[in-house]
Amino acid sequence: MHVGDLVNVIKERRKILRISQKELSELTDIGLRTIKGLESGKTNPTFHTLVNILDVLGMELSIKTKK
Amino acid sequence: MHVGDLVNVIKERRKILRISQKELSELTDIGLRTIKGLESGKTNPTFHTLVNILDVLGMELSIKTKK
DNA sequence: GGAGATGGTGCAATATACAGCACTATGTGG
DNA sequence: CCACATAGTGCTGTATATTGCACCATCTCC
Repeated sequence: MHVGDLVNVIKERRKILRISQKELSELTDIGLRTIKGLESGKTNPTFHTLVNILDVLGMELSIKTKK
Repeated sequence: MHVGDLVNVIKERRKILRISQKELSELTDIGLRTIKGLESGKTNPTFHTLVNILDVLGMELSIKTKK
């Protein structure tokens, strides 16, 4: 799981749900500038930010042992 | 997935592999103070830090849609 | 008891995520 | 063409993650 994968998942999921970056910002209470930076791959989000966004998008993180 | 869950997974996995915080710090090239802070739940790690640690512990992140 | 390993915390410096504001570029619908 | 929505970027200030250093507490082993 790299940053690029993360960005792709979030952007695609947001498109499926037909939510704009601005709406996601309002729903998560995360600044629009932060959403923009994250989705354009310019920043390295914190765990909290990530979990918050995924939660609003109806997704969640999980950890598994590598095979 | 909350920070507490994350901490528990990492600490338990580290115990299973019999790796100390100091060794994990060296293997990941992440400062020992950062490992300590993370495992004691005092900080909100970045995505990079998280992925790096999980990787060394033979684990990985995944994202799934909530049911 | 003393020595070493381990994990947790305080302090301070540096790097960077977060956030708002403004602007540009692109696409869409009138 | 024009107005609007959307996504991306530069600049800036603030908050905080990262880091090293030092110290304390606990545990284990000699």
